Amino acid sequence: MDSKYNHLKLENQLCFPIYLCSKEIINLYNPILKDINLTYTQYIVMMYFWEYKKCNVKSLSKTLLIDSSTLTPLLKKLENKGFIKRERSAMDERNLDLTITMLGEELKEKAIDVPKKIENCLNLDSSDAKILYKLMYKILTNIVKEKK
Amino acid sequence: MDSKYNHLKLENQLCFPIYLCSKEIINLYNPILKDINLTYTQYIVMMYFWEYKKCNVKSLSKTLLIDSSTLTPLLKKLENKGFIKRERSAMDERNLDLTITMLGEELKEKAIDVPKKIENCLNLDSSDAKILYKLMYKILTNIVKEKK
DNA sequence: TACAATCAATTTGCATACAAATTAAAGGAG
DNA sequence: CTCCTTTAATTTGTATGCAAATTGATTGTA
Repeated sequence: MDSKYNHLKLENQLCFPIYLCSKEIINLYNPILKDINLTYTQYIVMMYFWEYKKCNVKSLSKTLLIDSSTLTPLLKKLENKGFIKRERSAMDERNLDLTITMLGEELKEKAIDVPKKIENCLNLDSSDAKILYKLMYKILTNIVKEKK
Repeated sequence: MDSKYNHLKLENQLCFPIYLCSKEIINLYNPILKDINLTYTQYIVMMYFWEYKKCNVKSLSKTLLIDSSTLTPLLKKLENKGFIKRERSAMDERNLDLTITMLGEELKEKAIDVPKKIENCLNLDSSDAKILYKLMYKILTNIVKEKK
């Protein structure tokens, strides 16, 4: 049966399974990350610091596409856990200098098995993974372009 | 440069862009849905009601993969807006019978252009969309299987 | 140099999202 | 019939996530 409401059927939604996948994947991560005292979003932020060592709220927000009003409390939590340092920039006191600490660096070692554990749960072969990776960035590029 | 930390680099993450896509897509939906007084999650739930008319919290939670403790307050909001009715089942008072109202049915008409608007923003050709759809359900199937 | 405009970060308010505990009802073994 | 277990929904507590307003610092301009 074809009706004008077909586009509103759950089984015809593309975004719904993307939304579900995202949630379910985060639900896979969280118990694993709990062992190293991180949530999923905190893990993403720490991956940034493991790679680049330092930044400020503005640039972090731009790179990770996480709103600064989400980052502010999250960064305070990471500071409380001792993984990063937060201090006002001397150059421009509007900016907040963020730096990884020794403890934060050490955490990287504990996180080393996380990606493999998740990979096992997703159970995608490498060709599917590659296709999916490209499609996700294609969508992201389209959306971010629209925003401007 | 190949190191044991390569798997922890942001650019090598597959789940991160999925998480970003999900968020950015919801950010596309919300301003559009605001016109018909819904949030994205409420829209998903209403799509269920538009198709199936009635259910209870348990079955809704199982079908949509949304936790019942998320649904309880959300369903109360939909009831306050007049889109659904909530009442204890006479057969088994543990269950809550959920039914769509006339106003809820009428909302379907107002939602009819939503899918097209989103489609335009995603800007995926139909072959990419089909591939992505299948990949999402493949992952979901894998994850849900693991949970048992 | 005053001062309006801009900017970075934060705060506020609201809506998920989920684990864990709780409540109330139904089911089942003795 | 009684008590123990299970079940459905709710509540509680914590963590995002984002729009909108606010704060404090800097910049541009008359």
